[in-house]
Amino acid sequence: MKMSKLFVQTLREFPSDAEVISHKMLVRAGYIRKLTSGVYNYLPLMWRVLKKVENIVREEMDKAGAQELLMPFVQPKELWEESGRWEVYGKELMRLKDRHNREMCLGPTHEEIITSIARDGLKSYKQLPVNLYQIQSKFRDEVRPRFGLLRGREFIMKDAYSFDTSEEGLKKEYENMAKAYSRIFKRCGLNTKMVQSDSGAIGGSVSHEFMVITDTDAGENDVFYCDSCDYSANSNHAISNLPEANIVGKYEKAEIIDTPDTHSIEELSDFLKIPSTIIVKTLVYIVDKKPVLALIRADKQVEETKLMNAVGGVDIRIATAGEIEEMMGVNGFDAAKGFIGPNGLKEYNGYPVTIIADNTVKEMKNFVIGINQEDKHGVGYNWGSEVKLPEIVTDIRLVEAGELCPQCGKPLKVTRGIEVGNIFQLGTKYSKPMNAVFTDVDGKTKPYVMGCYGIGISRTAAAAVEAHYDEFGIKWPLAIAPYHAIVIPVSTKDELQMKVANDIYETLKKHGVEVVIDDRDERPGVKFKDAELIGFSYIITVGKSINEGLVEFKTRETNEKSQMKPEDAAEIVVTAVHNIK
RNA sequence: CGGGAUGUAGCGCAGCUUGGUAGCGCACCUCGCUUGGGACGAGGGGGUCGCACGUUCGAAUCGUGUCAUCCCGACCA
Repeated sequence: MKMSKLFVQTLREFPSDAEVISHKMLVRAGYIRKLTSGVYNYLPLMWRVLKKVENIVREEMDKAGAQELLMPFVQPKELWEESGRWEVYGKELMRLKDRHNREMCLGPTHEEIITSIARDGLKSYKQLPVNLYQIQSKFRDEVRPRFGLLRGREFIMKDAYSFDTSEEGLKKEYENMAKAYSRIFKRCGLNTKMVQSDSGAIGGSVSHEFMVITDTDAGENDVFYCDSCDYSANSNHAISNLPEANIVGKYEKAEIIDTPDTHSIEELSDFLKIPSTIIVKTLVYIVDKKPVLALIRADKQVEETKLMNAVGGVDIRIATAGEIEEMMGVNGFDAAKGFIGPNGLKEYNGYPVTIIADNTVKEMKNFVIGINQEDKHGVGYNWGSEVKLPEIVTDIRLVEAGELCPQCGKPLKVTRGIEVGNIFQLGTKYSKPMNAVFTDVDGKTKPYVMGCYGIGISRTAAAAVEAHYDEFGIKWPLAIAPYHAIVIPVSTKDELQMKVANDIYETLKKHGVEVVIDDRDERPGVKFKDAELIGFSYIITVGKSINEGLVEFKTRETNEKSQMKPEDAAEIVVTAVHNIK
């Protein structure tokens, strides 16, 4: 490809609306342009990268025994009603109506469609197991798209779905996919960590996420991990053991005391001169419109996903001050935030109040707790006497770095991660309600045991930029670079330079190298800047030293430069390209 | 959805306070000059100033409304 004809417009400056590295770089280097919020044009350079990522995914999926197909982007409401998700999925599901007023949606994921395909085609255990996948644009009407390709509304995803006759079969396929994923991300030049995670709206029991750990701020997930063993988990799923703490209060008898203006835990513990580990904190949440009280040891935070799962909801938020006031009124109290407690709160918004206690409060004794009276707290309280231990006591606690690994007891560490893939064991979550069954050996019909496996293709490409860049631009891993190399004649007017540059260009092309020659009548600085910004893996410069028979060879990954003969430079590139796998 | 901000040429911005019919840098086109790190000179093209209504002789500028975009929080590949 001639640079003069390559469709690319590099910018002198970073776009003002971009925040993270990959977004800044991809726009400035001419890979993407935003069309509207969360929706991007993939320009020719970007499309080349995406196709390479896709092909790696495709090769590894095929090698792992999966079969590719393609499902529609527009889906009918009826299937989503069968699975029960038309109601549950929420506003991210982009709903629309056709000319006959029939309700449709843009596919955010394809469990419903694939399940309907399977139940039509997979009737016998003899046909199982099967793993089907597709690579396609998805649309999720995110509340707040951001970070360029890392969180768009429209994005490219590989989604795979497996169908097995048994849990054992599913587990085997799950392992198989986990291995394929590791190979895929490795080939894309990414270091990933496979971490335990919550299964969220997709559902199912066991799930893991593949996180890219970078030193940029682009990661949106906190990953807790242990250096001493293999434990790692997303913060929404991580568990830990707590170091010893003082959980027995100094109070000898239960009483109500004045605690004026102690609206926060800090103020309360300062006022009473006690550690926050003997205070039970009560937080008010609204889960799917229903009131939920969360009780937790006051030095710890609630993990909202865990709390939501404990209640069995799909949407959670902390209650507003107004809602809290209303709830107090309904139940005959008049206390504000800071003085709330579980005693006496019965109902709100037409629903009974659900109370969930975190494991941390169970062993606490003679503790301090809100009693729904302004400027007062109960002290020396105990479960079973002054206050009832809630029926549900479970883990709703957000892990913090330094707490102890649940597997080996060493302190946990935390890091930010970009989620590029995930795998779920769905079980019969979709096959059962959608009546997707096969006939087993014993002649009985049974629902498929399903798994699903996603990879964000466009996100993976963006994550690769987050992991490979420097002050000059992108440093693509060779396997996903839009072009492997660029040949730069310093002066297009110099006949010898042009001839040698062209020779190298032709040689590389002949050997299957994807190469660009910068034939533009630009000053050298412009060509170097562009080459580095765009991120060609190898940069071969033909300049004055060609009079001594030498060219300059630069490896973008390391920025190492050296002088060598043209044929040697070509040789290095050809060998490197042939060694991609 | 809660909080904050911004909409002026493809990109980055000024002008708005104090209303007078739009400007700078980059990019683009032509000519010259230049060719190892985003040169220089001369000339040129491109914007109904997000949109609507209002105030005014006159609105990018003032007012009201509206739409869009971005940032911080809660959700996800």
